[in-house]
Amino acid sequence: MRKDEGKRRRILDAALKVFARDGYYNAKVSEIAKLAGVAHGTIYLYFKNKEDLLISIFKELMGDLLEHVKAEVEKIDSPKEKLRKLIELQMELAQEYRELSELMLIELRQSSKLLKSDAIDMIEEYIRFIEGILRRGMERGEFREDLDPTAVATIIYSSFEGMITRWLLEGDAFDLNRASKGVYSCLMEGIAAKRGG
Amino acid sequence: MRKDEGKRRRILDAALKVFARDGYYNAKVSEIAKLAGVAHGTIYLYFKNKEDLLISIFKELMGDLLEHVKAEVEKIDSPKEKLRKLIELQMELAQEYRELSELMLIELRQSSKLLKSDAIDMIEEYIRFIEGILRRGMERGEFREDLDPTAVATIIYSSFEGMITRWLLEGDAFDLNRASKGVYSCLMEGIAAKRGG
DNA sequence: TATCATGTTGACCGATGAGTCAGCAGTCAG
DNA sequence: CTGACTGCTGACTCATCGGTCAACATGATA
Repeated sequence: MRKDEGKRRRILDAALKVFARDGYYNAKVSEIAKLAGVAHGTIYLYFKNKEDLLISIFKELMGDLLEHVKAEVEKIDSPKEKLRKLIELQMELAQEYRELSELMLIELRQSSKLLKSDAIDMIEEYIRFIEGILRRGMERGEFREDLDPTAVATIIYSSFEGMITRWLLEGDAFDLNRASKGVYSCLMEGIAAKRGG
Repeated sequence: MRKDEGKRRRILDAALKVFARDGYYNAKVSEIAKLAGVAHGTIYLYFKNKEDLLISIFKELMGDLLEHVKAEVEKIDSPKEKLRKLIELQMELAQEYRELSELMLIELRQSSKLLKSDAIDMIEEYIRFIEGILRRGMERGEFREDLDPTAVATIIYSSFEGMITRWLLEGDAFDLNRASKGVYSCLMEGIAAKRGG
């Protein structure tokens, strides 16, 4: 059915670049076409419309990334180390796939209800994954046993979102790698002075 | 110079509602006019254009809110308690001024460079305020003295952003008040099991 | 060379909505 | 009552851009 998989992919890549650069609403289909090296009518042979481009980017590229994170983290045994790896990897990937991060955290936010709900499903899956790490850590005595794992997992996810968004908007003024280290230490030990210390 | 301060305010309130409901790009000036009970031409007597509405909402309403938070928190002496109050108040205000939160965290993100830089200035002011609390707490021995206050302040702010965004997008599935308690406890004590039982 | 199939092109169409402006309505002074 | 002034109105203009489609290019087959 697909006419030319390479061309399709070139269009998708161009769309990602233009959406990230100009924002979804300011992005012009003709601009995407120009960048992909096709006439703008061609885009409509591969995608239903402008929104379909956004949906396709999200579904095809984002899903892979989440699977990758899960697989990498699952290689590690200790829940504490899993969490350290998760934070580190997440910040690395955000920087490596900056345009994708931008799409997910900025452009997807005021998209249609339908697409938003797909995005929310994926986020919930991510949060449940973090929750699983926390539960195993509680069982194994690595984490406090009075934690609320769902709440803490959501907090961890939210702080990822918040930090990456800061970095996207502020640019080099915000050092994602430094923040990543801080998060792990805060998360594990807290910021309060030790009473016995 | 101002023709009718009440009418101006009504337009601004209507704009906030419509921007929050439909998103900036899908919002129609005529819809704002209808809600404010004026002809849409009238809006252009009070504001330069559509973007000026967004800028005015941000500058006039958001600034007040930040001042309010600062003032409330400064009433408290202990840095630890200041932080608790800050978290609590921030989550309360996000819920009370939901539309304003939506504007700040969702709509303002893909606005023009100029407006974004105003928003970033305000965020930096907020982060410096949190940083001040942390520094005093370190001096007074309430917080660990090996903290990186700038990094931790940014992390705290980022997690606010992340959590409120979650709440805005997921609706009642996410309980902001519950999260708020979890944040304080995690932040203070961390999630790691205490070595001494 | 004729014919068909497939894929591509870009001029064109139509809808949309931001922003304008000529004229209207209300008010007040003389 | 008249005229001047101020603020308001909404029909209109016009640029923009997503999406369509008739025409064209290419290549395979007979």
